[in-house]
Amino acid sequence: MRHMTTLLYIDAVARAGSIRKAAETLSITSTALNRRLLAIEEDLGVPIFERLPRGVRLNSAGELLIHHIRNQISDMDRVRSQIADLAGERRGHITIACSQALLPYLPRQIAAYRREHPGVTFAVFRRDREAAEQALVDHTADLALVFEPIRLAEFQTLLTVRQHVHAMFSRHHPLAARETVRLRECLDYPIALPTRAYGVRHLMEVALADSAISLNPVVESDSFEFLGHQAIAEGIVSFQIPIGLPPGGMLPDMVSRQLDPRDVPSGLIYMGQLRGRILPVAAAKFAEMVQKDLEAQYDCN
Amino acid sequence: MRHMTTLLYIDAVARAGSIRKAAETLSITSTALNRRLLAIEEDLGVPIFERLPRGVRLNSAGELLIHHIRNQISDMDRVRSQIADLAGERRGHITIACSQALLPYLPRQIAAYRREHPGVTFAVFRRDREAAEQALVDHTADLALVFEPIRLAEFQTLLTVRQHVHAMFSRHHPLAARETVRLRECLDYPIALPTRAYGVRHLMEVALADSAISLNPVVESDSFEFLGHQAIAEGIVSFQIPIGLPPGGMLPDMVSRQLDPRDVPSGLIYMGQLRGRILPVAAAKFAEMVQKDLEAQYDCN
DNA sequence: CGAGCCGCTGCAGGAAATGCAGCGGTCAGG
DNA sequence: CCTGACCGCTGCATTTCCTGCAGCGGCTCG
Repeated sequence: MRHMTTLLYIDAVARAGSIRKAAETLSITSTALNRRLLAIEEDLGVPIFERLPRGVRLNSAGELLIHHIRNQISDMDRVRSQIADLAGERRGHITIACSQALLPYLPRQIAAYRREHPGVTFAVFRRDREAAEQALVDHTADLALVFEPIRLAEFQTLLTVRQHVHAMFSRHHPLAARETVRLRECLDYPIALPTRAYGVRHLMEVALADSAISLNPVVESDSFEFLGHQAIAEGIVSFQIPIGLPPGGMLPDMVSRQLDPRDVPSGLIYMGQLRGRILPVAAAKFAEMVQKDLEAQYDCN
Repeated sequence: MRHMTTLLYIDAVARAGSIRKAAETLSITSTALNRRLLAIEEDLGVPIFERLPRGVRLNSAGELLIHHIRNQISDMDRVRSQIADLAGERRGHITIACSQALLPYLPRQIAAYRREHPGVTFAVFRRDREAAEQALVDHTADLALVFEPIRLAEFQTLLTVRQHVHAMFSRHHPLAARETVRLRECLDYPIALPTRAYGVRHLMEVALADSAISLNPVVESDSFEFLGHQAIAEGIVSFQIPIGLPPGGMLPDMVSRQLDPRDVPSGLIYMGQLRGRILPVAAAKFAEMVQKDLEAQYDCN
């Protein structure tokens, strides 16, 4: 797309924060890039970037413009994918920002989709619940899948999935004999918890906010994979939501039991997109497929 | 704006229906234009125009693309006007499609607006109620002001103004003594009517649809100005809505009296824009001003 | 059946974008 | 205090791309 190189250049500079850095990622000289910026600013009659000693930063006019540019870029992508669709071939690229808990789930869906549309490529980025929404806003993601998102201003919900917190431990653990477990029972044992940035921890903290009980994890981590291994290795208890537990179990010997809903309320996974945006065909179809799958497996609305 | 010349070229070709014609209006050679089209089609991997013996026409991929292009063009205009606004100077160009009846009203508003923002220019096109909506769709108008529009699919209403039909005649006419007049009384005299394309005529036809009375104008015209002159010159009766009657009266010696609402229902003037579009700052502010003015003078909602 | 359009192409001249080398400025760390 | 690193920006030579001219073949209409 020759006619939008300038737009892509501006976007790159805005992201890189410096002309020379952006030029490097774009495989051109800083001269050329600099000249294009000056040309645009002359066209507009107004500077777009403020020059700092260590680079450049968008000024308010630039903020206005970059919004337009990013919209235009992704809108053009959409049109291209619609046109490709018209020609019979489904092509495209889908970028997804998702909570860590969703990482075990997505690959199966992507594989299923790519079996039918091998021309479609994917990029999946692990983003916490705040960063995921930001990724939608700055167009680094088409779709977001987030557990217990923080604010939903620019977030247009496509689907929500209710998830109860589960305790996970070795199948030799005393609690493994139970169908469901009470939170109190878990706290009789050493526990491993995700950090406060995660929805699971957040739900548990909220549940105990008014009580005298406090969570004293012996191990804390930002990785559920690590927590799972830790739970098995040390024979302690950790927590996760069902979608984060692959069908065969995350690890051999691991079992999970639902926490009694009286103790810890259930949370919601949100699938969503940038408010007001029209998704490319491929992304929309993929979202549709994920939605059907989730609705078949879980409690959705 | 160097980076969108190609887009403007494609738009011009789509409108002109032929490369050579478009090239002429763009003051370039058909060669250059042709090459741009071929380049775009190669980029896209798909033709966007089908070649006919007498020119070119958009194919379905082209229809998809031209929508995107026209959105981008006007969106860019909006961004430019926002940036200009940021710099303190309100600049821009506003195009308005309006019913004939509004033509006497608009100049005062435009004059008032231009007193405060001399940098803003206007283009006003007289369009019947069907063509006005079309003008919004193909981006030849930012705003439309229509009396009794036909369909409102792509039309996003900003304001409606209720208008009663008035009879207009010389102040020497016998009916001039009355406060309001009945339609029946008017029909005792020779009448001059607008053609069926106009809302005033439409309302009157509908009002009489179930009755035995029929409208038999001695003069019919598509010009309210002409009808006014005719009414005075021949001493007969014609019809118009209040907004079409300038404060001092359209002509010396002309008076108007409201038709009894029992006889002819009132109609609505719609001010609107293309659904979903974000107007340039200038157009939005102008619409706001018109809205305030109309709300102060008439019955709006 | 020829006149008039049409879209398209080879070729040459010209305009615009690019890259190289280098300038002046700011900042961090020794 | 100074030195090296990084920044944006500019003069100049080169290359790349775009444009315009002339002309081709195809089609329609009178």
